[in-house]
Amino acid sequence: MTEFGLSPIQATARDDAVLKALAGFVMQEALGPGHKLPTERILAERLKVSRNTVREALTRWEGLGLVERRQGSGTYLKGAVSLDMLHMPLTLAGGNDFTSLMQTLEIRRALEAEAAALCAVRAGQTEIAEIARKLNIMEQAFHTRAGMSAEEDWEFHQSIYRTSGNPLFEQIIAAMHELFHRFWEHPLGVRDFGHASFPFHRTIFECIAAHDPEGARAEALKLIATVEDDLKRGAAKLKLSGQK
Amino acid sequence: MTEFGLSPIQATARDDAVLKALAGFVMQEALGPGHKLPTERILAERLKVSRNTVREALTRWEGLGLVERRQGSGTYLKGAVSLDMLHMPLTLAGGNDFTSLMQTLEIRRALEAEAAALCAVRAGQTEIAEIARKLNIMEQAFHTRAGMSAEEDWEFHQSIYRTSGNPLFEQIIAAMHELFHRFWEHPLGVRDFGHASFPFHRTIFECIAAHDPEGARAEALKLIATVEDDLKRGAAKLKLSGQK
DNA sequence: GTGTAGAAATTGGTTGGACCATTGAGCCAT
DNA sequence: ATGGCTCAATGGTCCAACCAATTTCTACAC
Repeated sequence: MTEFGLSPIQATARDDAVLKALAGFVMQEALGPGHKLPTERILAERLKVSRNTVREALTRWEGLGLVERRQGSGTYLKGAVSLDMLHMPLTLAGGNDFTSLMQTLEIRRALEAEAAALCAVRAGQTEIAEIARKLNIMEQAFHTRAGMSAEEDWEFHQSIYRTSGNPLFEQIIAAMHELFHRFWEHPLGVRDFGHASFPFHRTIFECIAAHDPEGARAEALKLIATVEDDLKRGAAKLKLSGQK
Repeated sequence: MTEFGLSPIQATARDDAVLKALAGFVMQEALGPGHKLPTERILAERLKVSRNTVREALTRWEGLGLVERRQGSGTYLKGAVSLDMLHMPLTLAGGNDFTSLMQTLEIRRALEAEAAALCAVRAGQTEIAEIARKLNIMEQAFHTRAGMSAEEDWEFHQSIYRTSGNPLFEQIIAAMHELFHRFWEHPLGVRDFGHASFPFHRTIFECIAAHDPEGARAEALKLIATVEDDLKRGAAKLKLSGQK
C-alpha cells in the first residue's frame, strides 16, 4: 500500500535547498508572521545562488501562502514556517451554478458542526473571552449597519475554528468560504441574506461557553440551515436565468 | 455584507496573466493529465513575455501539483486544469507526530459521516449495486490476505463519496487520506491496524441500501472511532519516542 | 538490414547583469 | 505640521548566455 517514501532524488534541487536554508533561518531567528525577511539580493549573495533561483523558491512559498511579497517594500512572512511542515495543495474545481453553492455549504455543514463541538470541549477561559469579544463586535456592527456585518461575522467564526485546536478546520472552511463568495458576484438574490442566521451566533457561543459540544453542534447546524434556506429562496426567486 | 469586490489592483501581474492564458490554452486544446505542454521558450515567445516570467508561472503550477517538469524532456500536465479553479494549499505544522494524524481524522470524522448520510439519501439502485460490488471485493481481499486490504478498502469508501453527489467530499477526504498516509511511514504501531474497522463497512452499506441516513452517519462515526482508537493504542505503545 | 554507441538537438535549470515600477524614508519649501 | 520632492531600496521583468538531463538522429560495425 505505501508507496515507499523514496522520492526520486533530483540532481538539481537548488530551489528546495534554498527553502530549507530559509526555513532554518526563520526558525533560528524566531521570525513570525508579519516579520520581514532578507532581501532577494541578500539571500542570493549569502546562499551563493542566483537571485533568479531565490525568486523561484520564494514563488513557491508565495503560492503556498506562506509569504507575501510587496514590490518596493520587501518580502514578509504570512504564516508560521518550520522545517517539518507538510504542504498539501488542494485544487477544487468549481462551477458557477446554484449546485456548486449548495455543495460548498454541505461541506461547511459537516465541518462547522464538528468545529463548534470541538471548540466547546477545548475552549478555555481565554478563548471563550476572545470569542465573546468577536461576537459583541459582530452584533454591534449588525445593528449599526443594518445587517452589513459579513466581515465581523466571518471573524467570529474564525475564532471558533482556531479554538477547535485543529488548524485544518480553518483552512478548509476558509476555502469553502472563498469558493462560496466567488460565485456570489450577483447579490440579485435575497436582499436580507444572512439576517436569519444572526440569532444563532449567540446561541452557538452560549453552548461553547457552557462546554456543551452537542448543543454547539446543533446550533451550528441550525445556522447553516438558515443559509441554505436563504440560498434556495434566492434561487427560486430568479429561476428564470442561469439555472443550468 | 460583501467586503467590496475591490481587490487592490496590482500593476504587475504578468504571472497570473500567463497562467490564465495557459489555462485557456489547455482547455481549448482539451489537454489532460500526461499531455505535454509547449516549451518554455515557445510560451515566452508566443505570450510575448520573458522566459523567466513563464518559469515563475510554471513554478506556481508545479508547487500546486498541477504540472510536472522533466529536465531535457518537457513539462507535462499532472492534473485537470480549468479556468475557474480554487487552489487551497493546506499546511500542517508539527510534522511527524501523533497530533497531526488525529487532526486529519477529525476532519474525516466530520466529512465521512456527512458523506455517508448524503449517500444514503441520494443513492439509486445503480449506485447501491456499485457500492455492494466494491464491498464484496474488499471483504474477499480482507479474508484472503488476512487484513491487508487497504487498497480495496479505500475504493469502497471512494464509491460512497462519489455517490454523495458532491465531488468536494472526495477531493477533500482524499487529501486527508494522503496526508494521513504520509505520516504513516512507521508501521511500528499496532500490528493489526484496521482490523477493528472491518465490520462497520458492511453496516454502513446496509444503512445506505436501506436509505437510512442517520444510521449511515452513526456507523461511519463508529468506523472512524475504531481508527482513532487504533491510533491512540499505537501511540501509547511507543510513547517512548517522538511523542512531542 | 540490424543494433548500438556516440554526436547533435531539444528542453528544463541556473547564472549574471541590466532596467522598470513601486514603495518608503528623508528633505525642503510652504 | 503639511504637502510635494528627491532618492535609495526592493520586488518584477527582461535578456543572453551557459549547464545538465533527455531525446533524437546518425554513422559505424556486424
